[in-house]
Formats: sequence, structure tokens, C-alpha cells
Amino acid sequence: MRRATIADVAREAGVAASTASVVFSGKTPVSTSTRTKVLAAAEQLGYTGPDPRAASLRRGRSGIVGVVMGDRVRTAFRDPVTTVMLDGLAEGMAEHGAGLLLLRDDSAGGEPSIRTAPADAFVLVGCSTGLRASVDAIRGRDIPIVVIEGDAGPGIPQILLDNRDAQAEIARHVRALGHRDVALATLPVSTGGQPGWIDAATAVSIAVTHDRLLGARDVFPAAAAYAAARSSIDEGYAAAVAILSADGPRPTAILAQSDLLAAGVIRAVQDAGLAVPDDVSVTGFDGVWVDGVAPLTLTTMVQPAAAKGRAAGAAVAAMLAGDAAASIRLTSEFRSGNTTGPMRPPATPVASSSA
Amino acid sequence: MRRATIADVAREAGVAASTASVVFSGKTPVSTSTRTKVLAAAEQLGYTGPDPRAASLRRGRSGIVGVVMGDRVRTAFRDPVTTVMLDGLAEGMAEHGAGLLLLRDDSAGGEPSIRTAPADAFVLVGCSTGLRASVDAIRGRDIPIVVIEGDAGPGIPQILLDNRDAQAEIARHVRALGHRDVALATLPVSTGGQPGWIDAATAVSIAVTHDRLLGARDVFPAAAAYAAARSSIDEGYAAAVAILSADGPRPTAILAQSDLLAAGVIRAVQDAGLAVPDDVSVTGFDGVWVDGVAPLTLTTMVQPAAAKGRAAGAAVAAMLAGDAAASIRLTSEFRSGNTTGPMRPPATPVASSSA
DNA sequence: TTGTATGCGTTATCAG
DNA sequence: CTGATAACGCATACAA
Repeated sequence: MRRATIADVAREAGVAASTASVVFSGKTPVSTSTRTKVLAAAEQLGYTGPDPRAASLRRGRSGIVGVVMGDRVRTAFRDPVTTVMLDGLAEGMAEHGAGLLLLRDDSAGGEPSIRTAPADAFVLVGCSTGLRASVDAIRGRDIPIVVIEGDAGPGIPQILLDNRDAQAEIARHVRALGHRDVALATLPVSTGGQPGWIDAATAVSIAVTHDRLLGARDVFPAAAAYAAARSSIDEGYAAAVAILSADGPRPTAILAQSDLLAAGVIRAVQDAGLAVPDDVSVTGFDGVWVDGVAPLTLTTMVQPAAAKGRAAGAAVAAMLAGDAAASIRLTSEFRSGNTTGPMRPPATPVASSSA
Repeated sequence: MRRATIADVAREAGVAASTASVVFSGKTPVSTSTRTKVLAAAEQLGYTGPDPRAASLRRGRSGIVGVVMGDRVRTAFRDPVTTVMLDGLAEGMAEHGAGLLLLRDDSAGGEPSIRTAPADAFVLVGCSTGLRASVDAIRGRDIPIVVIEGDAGPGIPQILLDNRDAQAEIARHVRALGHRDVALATLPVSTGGQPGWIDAATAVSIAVTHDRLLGARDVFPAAAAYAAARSSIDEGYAAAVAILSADGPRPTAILAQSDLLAAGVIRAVQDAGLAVPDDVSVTGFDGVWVDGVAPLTLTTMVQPAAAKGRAAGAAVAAMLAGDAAASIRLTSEFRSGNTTGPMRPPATPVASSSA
């Protein structure tokens, strides 16, 4: 026995299906007697309202905004920057009243992706170059797309952060302190990427990583860079271990591309018997609070994470309303802490063993 | 000019619509020549694949799991317990490959709610009694529902925490330390609830709040309870201010229903010129790390937040596969910190001014 | 392997 | 205010 449909309800109530429909949608005046009849019939048949799938096909709207987060859905919640941004996005979408559908990029077999999700619009977060293919694929439809910190191609509004400038600013701070031997601990270079040194042959497909790398290199063109597998304290630790055990002179400063990475870097430096900032200065990026740094205060760039989300929400709402949305560029702010200090040459060179 | 549909593609390619459909779904073998023709036609017409809305109507599945979070979507990300739980849920759903649709309960005018969202299943988080109506409404359809820490009625599997027992356990710890004048700082009593004292007339419609309240009263039947507007440090502060300025003897211990609340309580106690735990012992609940407590370590109950999410994901997957899912009860673990200590009678009674 | 026919459950539209 | 009609765009059973 099938579920009751609106047609069943209409038949039971002795009215047309279209009439029963408006009783539920309320889009047209209905006489009290008809409404009562329809509601009674629905009650009796156990009909609890229109099927959302059919309704969204007919209306062309699902009330869903897809949020595509690289391969990070499972770990996104561990990243404070992402959660704050999502919070802002939810706030920005509240007016339009759309729900957020969390999607991941890889779409490897998994059901929902940017190509298959019934969303009215998409917000891409830190979109990798790999996403470009999917974006092109759905560009045929007229679905609004907004990108947060990434480039999804011409005509797609972007919510940008001044990643390059901001990273350059904090790098200049470090240089002004006298540091010359500087290493970089970067975010992942690609979706699901492996940790490792970044060389000329490394393809950096994640925009944030790319831009912050450029900013650091604007100031320290020769700085060696080690990419973490993701933004976490543990990965920051691992990156710093690699950096400190590399050949050549030990760096006197390490610039991390996120506060989480920086927290790990600090621990690794300390575990190596070195002091922060006396032996090694460390900087972060994001301006979130990270456990395990105390009693130090991280020198970092504070980014407007919630504002990013709100701006994206506003842009989506505008496009859904038929208006054009322009790209927006938000800026970060330098925050001085006590994890950076004047350069002091290494007392003892660290000999690396090529065991 | 309309968007191209699969019918247009089929016509252009000179094949039947069903054949073109199969080319995209891959559910049936297709000759290379037809596939090429269809793909070429699609390319030319700018057809980028089946419309997800139509596909989900036809197949009866949308690949979406709705997560209903009280009225908390906008603030859910600020609550560490919730984000950890969502992380576990995303992990639990990964196998099934469904996307998570974040929904809020209030459904006041806003488009997507449990009644209107095209989801294959729903996970209710901390569901208030108000949600029961919506649950009953969609029970008519055969959509799987799982409830995390709440009761959505008979036949709906629950992922339960031992809230009452756990709260009683930590309360006994406090009583064993000699405390008799104890006050409670509770989570909200209802969705969008106002802060204030809980008396016999107060309807506590949120299950978590209710159960933890019962647990505390099992040990301290007469303890006064002040409900916060939400789980946050600021609200915990406000609750403690209210508690400390109330008539009667100052409590020597305050039991908070969350670690965030406890952090605020501690600050308020200290701002009142009192010491934790010497003058006032404070306990939390959740076992998450909270900023601002250091150098103290909270005495609290550690709940398996991620496990809750994973269990819910597994239950949903099972029900979607047609199997029955049973309710699961997870347990919390006592963690001793240094925010509780032996009772010491108040040195100076706090006189309340009824100005 | 391909084509034919038939709904999936709704809701705009427009005439009465 | 109500009813008939016509899509919305697709995927499956079955026959050829």
C-alpha cells in the first residue's frame, strides 16, 4: 500500500488536486469549508504534507545551499577558522532561510557532490583547482556560485582574503627583527596532499596555500617550505621536525600558514631543546585561539573569518534574488605576540645526519 | 530559451531519452558509438548531467541526511561538543556517502525544516519537546529518524547519554567533599529560552537539561537552579552572578551543566572576590577543553561526543539499508580536576540587598 | 543493446 | 474561490 499523495487526499475530500495543493501551500485563498474537508481527508489518510522532492522539482527550488569544503568535511569541524566561517555563513543565509548542505569535493563514489546535490546555490570553500572541472560542469545551469578564498573562474564572485599581502606583512615584521634564515610551514598543497618539501616542481593547487606562500616569498624569496598534510597541531609539529632536521643552517624563524600549525611548530622547537622566541621565532596565521601555546601569545595575522561567511551568505542571497554579486576582498590585521623576537645567531650549528 | 534536458540531448543525438539517460547513469551497458553520439550532443547543447531534483523525485532518494539542531544552527559551531559530535556524524555517514543538511528547529517562516527538507533521513540533536509535533508529522512517510539525546517518541532509536547518572555521580563527588549548600547552573530549559531561575512551574522541554537536572537533584534535592540562555562562557558568568547575589546563604559549590558554563561560573566567582575551589567549588560537564580556565583544571564528566555522532551515523545507515536500529546508551566518565575541594563554610555571609 | 511507455508527486496557469 | 490541464526532468520495466 502506497503512501497517500495529494491526489488521494483530493479524491477523498471530493475536490481537485490543485485545490488540495493550495490548502497546504496557502498561496491562494480557500474557503473554510473546503479547507476543513481537505484537512480531514489528509488526517484520515495520514498525509502529512507535500513530498519535498516533488515540490522542489516543480518549483525549481530546494531551499538548500551547498557548501563544498575540499576533502575536509570530516575534519572541517576541527579547524576553528572553518567553524567560525560556517557560523558566519549560517548567519548570512538566515534571512533567505536556506539550509546548509555540507559537501566534500572529492566526490569519489560518494553520493552527493556539487554535480548531484539538489542545491539552489553553492559556496565553495578553499576551492582547489580540481574543483574547477565540477564548477565548469554545473555552470551550464544557472546556479549561483560563490567562492571563498579561491578562484573558480571568470564570472564567479569571490570572497577574498588578502592572503599574500597579509603573509608578506608578518614576514616583514620578522625580517625587521633581523631574521634572514627563515623556513615556512605551509598548509596542504593539494586536496588530500601528502606532507613534504615544496620545490619548484610542486604543484600548489590550493589557493590559500599558494597565496600565502607567495606573500612569504615576497619577503624571503629563498625560504624553504615544508607542506603539512592538513592544518593541525600535530602536522605543524611534524613539519617543524622536518625543518629543524634539514641540512644547512638552522632557521632562526619559522612562518606557519595557520595558528594550528604554529602551535605544533612551537612545541617541536621546544622539544628540540630550543626556546621560542629566543632561538626560533614563530608566527601563525588566522588569529584563532589555540590550546597549548600558553603562556606564549602567538604573533599572527587575524583574519575576519566570520565576516567571510557572512559576505558569502549575502552574495548568495543577492544572486538568488536575481541581482549580480561582486567580489569582496577582506583584510587581515597584524597582531603582535611574544613568539617573535630579535634574531640571535644559532649558538651551535645543527649538524644533520644523512643516516 | 530553456535549459537543455535529457530529452533534448536524446533528440539531438538521434536516440531515445531512456538511452541517453543510461549513458549518464551507467546502469546499463551502452555501445561506444551511442555513448559518443550522446556525449557529443550533450556537449553541444551544454547539458551537464541530470537535474538532481528530478532525479531524486524519480529515484525516491536525495542523498541527504538532515541534521536538526534545535534553534542552534547559527551558534552550534560555537559549541565544541556539537562540533565534535558533527564530526563523528560526518564520519559515520561517510560510508553511506550522504551529505549533511544543517537544519534548525524553529522553522519560523524559514524555508527548510524537518517537514520540507528533501532528506532521506533525519538526525535530531538535543531535540526539544516542541519538535515532537514535526516528528509526528513526518512519521507518516517512512523516513528514518534517529535522536541524539532526546525522546522523539516510541519506535525512534535514540543515542543516549547517561546524563542523569553522570550528573549524579559528579554531584556525589561534591557532596563527599562536604558541600551541602549547592546551586546549579543549567543549560537552557527550552528552545530560545530566557535565562532565569527554575522553579516548580518551569517547563523544562530540553531533554539534556531535564536529565542533568534530575541527576543533580538526586543528590541535592533542594538545590536552586538557574537556567542559562545557552551554553556559553558569558551565560555561565551571568548565571553565577545571579546565583551569588541571591538571597540566603552563599552556595559553597556550583554545578554547571556544561564546561562552557562552568568556565563562566569560575570567572564570576573570582570576579566576586572569591576563590575556586577554596570558597566555591565548581564542576562542569562534557570534558571539552575550554579557554579561560587555566591554570585550573575543571572537574567534569567527560562524554563521548564523537562516539555519539558515529553511533547516529551507523544507525541511520542501518535504517536506510532496511535494517532496524536499536537505541544506544553511551556513558560518561568522571574526570577529577582542581576546581573542587573540601567544603569550607563561608567566612562572611553574603547579605542580599532587596533594593 | 536500444526504444516505448509510464509514472514519480507536485504546482503554475488560466478559464470558469 | 475552484477545477481541468499541463508540465517539472528523469529513470525504470519491459518489449523488441
